[in-house]
Amino acid sequence: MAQTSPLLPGTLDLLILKTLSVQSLHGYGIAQHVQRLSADVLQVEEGSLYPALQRLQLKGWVRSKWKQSPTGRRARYYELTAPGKKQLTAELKGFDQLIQAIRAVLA
Amino acid sequence: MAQTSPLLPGTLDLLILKTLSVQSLHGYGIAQHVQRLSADVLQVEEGSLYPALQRLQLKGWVRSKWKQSPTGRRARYYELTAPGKKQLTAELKGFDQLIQAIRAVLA
DNA sequence: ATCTATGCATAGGTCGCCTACGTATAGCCT
DNA sequence: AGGCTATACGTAGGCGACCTATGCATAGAT
Repeated sequence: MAQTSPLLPGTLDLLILKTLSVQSLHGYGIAQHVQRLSADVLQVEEGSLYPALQRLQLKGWVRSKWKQSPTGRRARYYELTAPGKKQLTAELKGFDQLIQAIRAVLA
Repeated sequence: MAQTSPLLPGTLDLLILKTLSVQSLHGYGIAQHVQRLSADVLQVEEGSLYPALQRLQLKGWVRSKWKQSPTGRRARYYELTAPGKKQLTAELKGFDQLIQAIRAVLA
């Protein structure tokens, strides 16, 4: 039912890392955050999100622990690690470079 | 040996259609055009390009015919069809919307 | 003769994303 | 009491885009 669009492939990690750089959040909250900031254009599917979080954790860019969410339910909160912050910076730079290159072709 | 980067996934069709909207070209020429306009940032791999061209042709967005290239070799020249032009317009719009949404999250 | 650039194409693999499920709890409405 | 919705995590299976590697073929340069 969502009027939202699929992601631009290859940007999910970036969106997650950026979101976590602002605040530690649980998965569901990350999805909502991205959707809200993008004015409902971007939809982070759960089947994409949770595997992505596991990949990021395996790479050491985020770490997680169980906590109480404000609503009283248990939730796994993720936070950026130091390598994760470096990774975010690098990916941001690479993304800008790619977008600029694509724009140069489309102009 | 290329210092070039992989594509941002999901943008290859767009880059091809845009290139063909400027001029009819053969596959190899499309790859060169994209690479040149992007200042060598974007690299269109042949193993991605030719299947993509076949997909685009199947969808009716481009059509092709064998011709002589300026260098005297045979080459399959592609040109945009009318539906292809519409598709390009639609994809351009969708791409801009996605980029804007992503930027809103990354800002 | 050999190498490089031009040019097309396929086979096979990887990987990211999505659809569809399944589980579970809190809160609200009837 | 029962059912619905929102919150919250997670997996299984599939699809499709992209890449690597390979093969073929010719023109021009060295």
